[in-house]
Amino acid sequence: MSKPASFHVATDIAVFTIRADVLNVLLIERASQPFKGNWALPGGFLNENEGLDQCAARELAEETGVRGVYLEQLGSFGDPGRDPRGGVVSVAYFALVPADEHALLASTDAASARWFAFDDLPKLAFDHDKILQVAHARLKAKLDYSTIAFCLLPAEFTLSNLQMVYEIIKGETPDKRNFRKWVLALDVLEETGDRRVEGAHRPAMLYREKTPGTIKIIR
Amino acid sequence: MSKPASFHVATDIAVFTIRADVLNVLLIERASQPFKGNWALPGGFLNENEGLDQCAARELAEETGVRGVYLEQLGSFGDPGRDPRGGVVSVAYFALVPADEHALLASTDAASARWFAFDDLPKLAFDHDKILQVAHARLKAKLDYSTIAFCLLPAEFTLSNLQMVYEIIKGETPDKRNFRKWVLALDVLEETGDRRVEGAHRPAMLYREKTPGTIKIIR
DNA sequence: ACAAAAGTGTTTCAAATACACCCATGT
DNA sequence: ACATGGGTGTATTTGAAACACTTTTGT
Repeated sequence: MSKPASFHVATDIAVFTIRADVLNVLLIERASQPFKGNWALPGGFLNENEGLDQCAARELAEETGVRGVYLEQLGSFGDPGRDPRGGVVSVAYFALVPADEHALLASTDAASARWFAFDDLPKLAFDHDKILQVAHARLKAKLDYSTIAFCLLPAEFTLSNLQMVYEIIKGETPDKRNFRKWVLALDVLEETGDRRVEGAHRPAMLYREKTPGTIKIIR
Repeated sequence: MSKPASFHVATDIAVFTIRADVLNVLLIERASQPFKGNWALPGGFLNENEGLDQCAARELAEETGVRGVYLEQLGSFGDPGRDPRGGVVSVAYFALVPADEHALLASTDAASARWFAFDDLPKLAFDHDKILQVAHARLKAKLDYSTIAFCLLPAEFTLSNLQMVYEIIKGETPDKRNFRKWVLALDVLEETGDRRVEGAHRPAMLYREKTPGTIKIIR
């Protein structure tokens, strides 16, 4: 048994949000080789004395200015050849950014971080298209058995806002009354007491999470 | 931005089976430092030009003689300090071994690989106790929404055998009639036509999977 | 008055649960 | 004959799904 091989360990983050009624993904333009000039998931190398979650959060903040969002480990990708330099294992994460906090992108390091519509993506570096597919599948599945959808909304939102999230991600339109019954039965929302006036129609009641930031697993 | 740190990447595998009506985990006694003499999950370092899944399968075969079993990536563990040598990231897997194939253990490299009852484990090396907890949680959860339970049984089994798997892992006793109704409604089993004679009572019908080794996701 | 989204209940159907006795075998 | 685990059906409850009209606002 010989001395074990050395690797660089990277984290790559699939960051989702909803913009203009469409699911969006945050990509950065690579500033150096390999894949210089290509679009890629934000991410970077793990430092000595740093945990994986910590690395993902740090890289996300450095490269895109996004902080304090929902971040969850997705899985690891280590096929030989996934990085032309060789010897790079990536621990993928996925992150959800509320639909309003796009100001975050102002404080960006990597000059060119941009949102892309999920179904109109450019060609991606490395195996990042594969990572994104896995992330998307996880997001879709998790809508059904958890309350992560709230992570895609601002602190206060209407039930229509919430239903829109489900429609956009799952691509189907649930019945309005059944949807509302279902959500309220989860017993995780409370009325703020305010309403949102927005256009030539009846104002909508605003809701917030009873315990913000708590992801509840359903079933 | 400095040159990225180098790591060793390991895979560690939580191998479950059922023995003597109890959930068991396969551990090996470490032959070298660190944690020499302690019990640990089987596993080892990723080689250059090797995929993660491949590494897990290889290490499992080398250290325990177990091959061709269900193997699934669990998640990665990279807290600084999880290995006293530092700089080791572990990609954890979990594996399910059918309740009969214990002969496999004959062909073992690491002289001392042993099954332990899951609720009577020795002190483990590294963060392997944490990995095992995650693996156990996954196993329990996955019983409910997939057909992995079959991976813990030989090719032919009785419905009582199958129910036992659920009882042992979930720690609760489903109603016999409802359980059988539920399983058969999944439409993944077929009768072999044979019966198993075993003791002073009515022989049980034997079943097999219609498409062996296919894990079906339920919901 | 009209357009546009918000809000609201009841009925129907399917799936999960609770529940108790007879059957085939070995000793 | 009896002890042991194998095998079976129905009634009840619960949760999911289908379905259409009234309300509040701005223009």
